[in-house]
Amino acid sequence: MNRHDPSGVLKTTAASLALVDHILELEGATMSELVEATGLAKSTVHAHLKTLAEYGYVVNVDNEYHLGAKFCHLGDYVRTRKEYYRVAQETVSWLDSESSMDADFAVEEHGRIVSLYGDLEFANSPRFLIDGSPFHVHTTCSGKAIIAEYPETRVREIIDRWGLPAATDDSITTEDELFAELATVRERGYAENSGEAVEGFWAIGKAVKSPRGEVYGSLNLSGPAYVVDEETRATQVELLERAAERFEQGVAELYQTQASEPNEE
Amino acid sequence: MNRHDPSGVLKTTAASLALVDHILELEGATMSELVEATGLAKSTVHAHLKTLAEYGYVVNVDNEYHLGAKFCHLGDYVRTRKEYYRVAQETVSWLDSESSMDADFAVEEHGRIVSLYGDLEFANSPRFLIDGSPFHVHTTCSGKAIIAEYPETRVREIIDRWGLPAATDDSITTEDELFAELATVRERGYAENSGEAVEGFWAIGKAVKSPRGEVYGSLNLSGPAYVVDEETRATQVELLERAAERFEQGVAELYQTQASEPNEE
DNA sequence: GATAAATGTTCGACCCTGCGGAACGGTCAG
DNA sequence: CTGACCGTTCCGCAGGGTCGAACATTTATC
Repeated sequence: MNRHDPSGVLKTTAASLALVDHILELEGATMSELVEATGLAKSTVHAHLKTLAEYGYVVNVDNEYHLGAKFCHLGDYVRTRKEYYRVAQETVSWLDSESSMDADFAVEEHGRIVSLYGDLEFANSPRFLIDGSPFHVHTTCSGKAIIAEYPETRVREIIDRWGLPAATDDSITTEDELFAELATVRERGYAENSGEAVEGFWAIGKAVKSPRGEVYGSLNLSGPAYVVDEETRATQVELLERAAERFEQGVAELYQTQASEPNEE
Repeated sequence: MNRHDPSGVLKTTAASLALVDHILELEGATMSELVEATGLAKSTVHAHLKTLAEYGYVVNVDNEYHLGAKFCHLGDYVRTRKEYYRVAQETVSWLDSESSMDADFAVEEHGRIVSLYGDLEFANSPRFLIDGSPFHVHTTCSGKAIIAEYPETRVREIIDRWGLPAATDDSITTEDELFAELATVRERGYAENSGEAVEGFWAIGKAVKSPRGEVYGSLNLSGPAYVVDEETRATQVELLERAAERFEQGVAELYQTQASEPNEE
């Protein structure tokens, strides 16, 4: 699970949250499984579970602990928090219907890439949710599209924080490669991945920005590489660029009618 | 926030989770706001936030803390965990398209009612997510539909745990009223609410069960009372009952093709 | 440019509280 | 009846969470 620097984190809370990860990983776990997985005493696990249950994060059904529906509600809240997320959702479904590939909108958070909309089945598998190695900025095309717009200092901060672990054999693993790639992305206007995040997958991503240059996130198209030949790739790129325009115009209209600038509220 | 019995809960974890609630309630909070809201020392809040951030539960953008996208992912996972949830989702969208009202699927969890699908805008407001008073079993028609199928002892356990607080002036507030209502629900085959959960809202709910009698949850229709006259109410009830049949048949087919009984995995 | 207010971060000491181990009650299977 | 397992409670110990203060940074206001 790869925490980089445990200094200053509260061990009790960390233990509780680790328990959540374990339940996720085991896809529902019994108490003795959790005792074994964590190495803690039964009474300790019990106390953590009781606390998590009290807040609705964990439920116990038939002697098995599962994640609670609170995550659904909070997830829905997060997804609808910013108004431009709605524009993103509309753009994604448009893109999804127009394209033969899978559409997606992703943002950078804490130096990692998270997908907000999109029906990537594999993305729901517990392994990816916990480990999340395919969601580094340097392996995903969304990530490359986004950080290509960032100042170099911020990119370096992210690299320092998370490193450059490889997700596949084709992943970028050195700073030089990465900065060269980012220059290409800026020049070309979109980012491209050939199996760098997921073996055999081809993907393109384009950052969308506010008029002031703030990066909202990245619109993406992805799919198995063998289904897209050279010709269709060109049309997919075109589609992606039209989607980006749609999004930015949609956001512009949103904030124009409100006569206010986008803020973080 | 109404925790009933703080015995045995870990105060450190509880403080962290309470911080999440506060961020939710304030719709994004700055550090000093959180210090004021919790009454803790700044360094303590800082430690909690750092821990939560380490696990992706909160993010800091422009000196404001927000809930992280981890909730989206975990929420998606919870929503797709059980296979019959997919059937529920399909049934809800069918119901939504057929009906003029809002469709919804809810389950009982830990003695409270949680809505898994459905586009109730107000349900995403922070106030409801935290307080959740409209989501008690005795005020929602989903809740009444579900616990009407439970043995009396389990109903009493839930009442002991959460009490019978009123959500509106029309809410049920005594055990006698509740058990009389549940008898009516059983007899009639569905539950009905007239402003008991939300002022001015009319809603109906019907529990769906496995062949063995296990309650999966409740399908519901709801909407402003003034748009539904006596006649349309009858047609809505009919729609709801057809939806329940669709669901139960869909689940039956699901487990038949798998030649296995529904289990909790 | 200076001042003030805000955040992010660190440090040390007190003592609260989380932890482990054991023990008990309840349930289910053989 | 006997195990096996889960949930729960109790208690003593020491690990670590909490507070308060101090400092570095940034943003804002004059």
